[in-house]
Amino acid sequence: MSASALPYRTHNHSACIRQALADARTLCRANNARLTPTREQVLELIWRSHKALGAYDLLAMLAEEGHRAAPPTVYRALDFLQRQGLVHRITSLNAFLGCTHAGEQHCGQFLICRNCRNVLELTAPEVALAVGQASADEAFVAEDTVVEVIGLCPACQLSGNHD
Amino acid sequence: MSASALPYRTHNHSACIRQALADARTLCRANNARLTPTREQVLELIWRSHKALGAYDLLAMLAEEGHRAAPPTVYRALDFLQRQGLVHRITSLNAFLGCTHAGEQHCGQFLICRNCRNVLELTAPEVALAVGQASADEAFVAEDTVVEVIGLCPACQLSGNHD
DNA sequence: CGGAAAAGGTAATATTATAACATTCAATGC
DNA sequence: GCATTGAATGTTATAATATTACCTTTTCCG
Repeated sequence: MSASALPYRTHNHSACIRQALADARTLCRANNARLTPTREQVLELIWRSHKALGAYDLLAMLAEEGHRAAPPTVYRALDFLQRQGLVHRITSLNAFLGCTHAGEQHCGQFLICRNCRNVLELTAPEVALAVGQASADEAFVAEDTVVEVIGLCPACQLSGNHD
Repeated sequence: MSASALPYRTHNHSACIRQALADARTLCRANNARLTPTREQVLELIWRSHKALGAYDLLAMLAEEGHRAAPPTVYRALDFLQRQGLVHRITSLNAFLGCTHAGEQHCGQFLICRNCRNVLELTAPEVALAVGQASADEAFVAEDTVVEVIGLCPACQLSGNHD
């Protein structure tokens, strides 16, 4: 069996979705936050894949499900989900991704495949440490850190249909 | 004398600008790239400060100088300057910054002050290494890395007019 | 129940970026 | 010199992303 991270290999993805939604419900209950139908629906759509989706992609998916929403609806749901730590914004893509470490205190790093668009979230302590140290060396107080790596995932290195 | 990096303390900024333009001319000549008046003007505007400027900010500054340009003019100049390694795009701000390491092969990290908006570019090898290692651990081939830290610069930690 | 706060609906618009096509400029060979 | 050609720029329109403002509905809680 391959040691690849989930997004990079075929797997029972409906389990990912179920797990993510279950975690979200638990987390929101614990935080007294309301995971309303709209918010849950947006989260479910985000979890349909391991790719980052744009707000307007989500809007279109909502429309397909019969939920005719306007942009603020989606952005508000995304704001909520981000505040709860259930979703990350991938700034270099203007897109959103389900968080794989919901509830844990973390500041993720993202490996973005430019071919298949799948995104893997890491929480490598060495990276956080190195960034923290470099900031401290400049007497800079870091509050939030964006680390996004663009490249090719293991699967796409082999498959060859890219460059 | 403070050991702070340039953007964080008062300094003879016109020297920064002169240096940046001189470097740009040298670099473009070496690369057989044409630093046209428009491109040079955009670069000069970017170097008016150590803050990252949006494309439409630059457009407005061009207009003030009597150069009535449309968006593509600015974006094309910025594309050129980025290709020459003279300008960086700060993805979390949708804005552009003069490169302080023009000509050197590098992948910068950026410390963005959320109060004064000044941006310091670092090229900390430990950060690059840590990110490279974390990527390699996932068999991911990194091609480009975005590292942007939002926080408070040394000056703004003291001045108190923020939060 | 009733008031307050939170969430969602709706319309308009702001901000950032690009597409498509016409025109001008500048380097090169003849 | 001058025609050719590719690069650069101008121009118009529009795409893609995100927010503001205001109003209605729902939920919470006393």
